[in-house]
Amino acid sequence: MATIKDVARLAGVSVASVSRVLNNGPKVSKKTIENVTKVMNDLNYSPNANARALVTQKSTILGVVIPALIDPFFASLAHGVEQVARKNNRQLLLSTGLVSAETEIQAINLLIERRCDVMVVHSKKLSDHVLIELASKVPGLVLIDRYIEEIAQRCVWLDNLEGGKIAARHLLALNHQSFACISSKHQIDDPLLRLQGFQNELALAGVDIAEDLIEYGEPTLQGGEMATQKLLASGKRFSALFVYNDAMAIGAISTLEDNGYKVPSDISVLGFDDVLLSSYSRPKLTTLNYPIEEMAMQAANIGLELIAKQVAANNSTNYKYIPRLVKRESTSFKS
Amino acid sequence: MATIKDVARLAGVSVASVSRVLNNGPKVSKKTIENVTKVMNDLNYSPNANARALVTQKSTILGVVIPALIDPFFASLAHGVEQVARKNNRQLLLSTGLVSAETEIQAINLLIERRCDVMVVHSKKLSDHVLIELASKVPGLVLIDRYIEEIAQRCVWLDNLEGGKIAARHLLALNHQSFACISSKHQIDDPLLRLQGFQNELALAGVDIAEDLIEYGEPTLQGGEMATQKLLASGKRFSALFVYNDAMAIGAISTLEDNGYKVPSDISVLGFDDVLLSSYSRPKLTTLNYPIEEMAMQAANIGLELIAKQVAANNSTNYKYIPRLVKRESTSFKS
DNA sequence: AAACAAAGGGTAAACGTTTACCCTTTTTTG
DNA sequence: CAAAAAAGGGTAAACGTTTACCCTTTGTTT
Repeated sequence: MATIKDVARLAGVSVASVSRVLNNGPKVSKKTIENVTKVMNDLNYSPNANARALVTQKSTILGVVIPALIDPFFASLAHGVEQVARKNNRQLLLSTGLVSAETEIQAINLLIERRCDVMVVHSKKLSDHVLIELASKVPGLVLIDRYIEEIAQRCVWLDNLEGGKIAARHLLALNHQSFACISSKHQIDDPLLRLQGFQNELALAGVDIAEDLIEYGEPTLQGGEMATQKLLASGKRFSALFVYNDAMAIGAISTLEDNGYKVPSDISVLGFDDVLLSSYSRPKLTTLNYPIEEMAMQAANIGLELIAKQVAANNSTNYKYIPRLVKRESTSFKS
Repeated sequence: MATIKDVARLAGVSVASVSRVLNNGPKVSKKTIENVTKVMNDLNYSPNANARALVTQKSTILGVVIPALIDPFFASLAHGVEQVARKNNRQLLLSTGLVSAETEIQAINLLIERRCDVMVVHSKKLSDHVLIELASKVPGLVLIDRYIEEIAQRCVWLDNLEGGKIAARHLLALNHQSFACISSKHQIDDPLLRLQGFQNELALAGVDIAEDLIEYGEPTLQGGEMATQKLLASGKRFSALFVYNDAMAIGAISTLEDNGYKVPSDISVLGFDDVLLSSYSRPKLTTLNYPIEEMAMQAANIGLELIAKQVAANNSTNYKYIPRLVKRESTSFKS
């Protein structure tokens, strides 16, 4: 593969001049530009990005650390970052396969080895302490879906607690009085907070949820179906169901209807996330919008800013997002 | 950031030894390994991947060129490649934003600048000629969802024509006699071939489709809804509907039910792709499975093999995939 | 005990760029 | 027209690695 030296030789100039042409640098005449450009085309020259990165000590990549692309939620996240990357002439380098603290740190380390200076990281397993340390090393590291007080200016997150409250208020406003809940059995904060917010707000209205009307399952369609079966098996009645995410909510609706309940006339179902799925279901799902793509774009932009002005983001800006209720067809007034 | 020289100095050895430790090379004693490893940890040393790539002339990245991650179909594709990448200690470098021949070639060129030697490319706009040329330059380039005879050993593709035929056979077997079709208005081969296969197979059974029972729309939920409205507006009756993809099919079902038709008892609806959505819809969608993730893995593996054994894949292996009918609930016997 | 092999490790070139510094030629200025 | 400035371009060091080649020390063989 042709190098800058080959181009220089054939064009009869020094490598410095070729480099200048390549970078639209100063000190190069129109004639030289034309000449060199022609030779570049003839040789099919392609500058070596690795060599460039080495000497300039700059990166043209933007890192993303997520569990896996197959989950539409994370695909949206990556898509958000990708848009910002493209706008800034950077390329997406993806590190995935997060299953443990170990794999999470590995994923980040791979980006560091590439000298990637900006990265959007979704980490659930790494400790606050490790992430703070990492953040001090990588100036453009931004956390998404996580809040750590010490590095608050570098956290873009959703207020899950408030999400639960919004859900409760919506259902209460629809005159519901008996509630059930399906949560995720995964050991992360999100489901806990959503549930807690929901219960807190209900408590304010003097309502509480029976022990056996809270079920846990895998955060998937099947998980939702199974949890709903357990809920029905309890024999207890409820007119409103708040579910951890949309996939589970759709599973719940499916099981409810299979058991003769109409949604929303018999039972209202409220999801969370507002992924693509939710507007495809029948009835269309009422849910809480998690603006992950927008958040991801914000996170990427913060990372870019952080490295632009060497200074750490000083302002006490808060990158907290509040989920927004999206009313569709799966909830209705309790008759 | 600490370099190999810093490590060498502090460990009291040469950079060569450090490099050997780093690469589990030969000619290094147990004692040196321990010593150097300790210093590496102390300094928080991270080898520079760019420098490594430069000197070894090897890449540890695997490129993917797709339109955008937001489409679950392409997210699945990327996910397939990613799994292979991880298994081979490579990282995914994503090039997206394909809207024209120009952006497609740009995306590929960015990967080439990184000296990425293996890439899975989804290109619909670039000409055969350009892609053949590119393939000759990048030994590990593999095309996905496209077939070009001259580089057949480097094309992993789905037989859309056969897909259309399978669709027709299924519906005929269910005793249907009057058909409608919704296709995509996008100017690529896939919709044309699917439709053609469908019509060809119907023709064999002596059936053909009325002109105004073939509609075109955007390949989205809304596109499917609108196309269905036009179909109904024709006033012509049909008992089976073959739709370009699952998103449109779900839109179609939605519109049909809104107009008082039951799916599948009044009208059977058959989708294509078998994306996640299809099992979430009510009724669950009968569709043709497009094993894109598996295909992507295959493509990535082929790319890896191509560069492993310098020799071009000689065998006349054919990487053609046939979609598989997935019977769910949206099609049934015509009563 | 001499000869040799094996093991461990160092030196320096090479990978393909960018850029600070220097030099020459041309143009501008008074 | 001399002096100064501007424009154009070249030289070589530097970025952080890997690795071929060489050297020394130690152990093994006869």
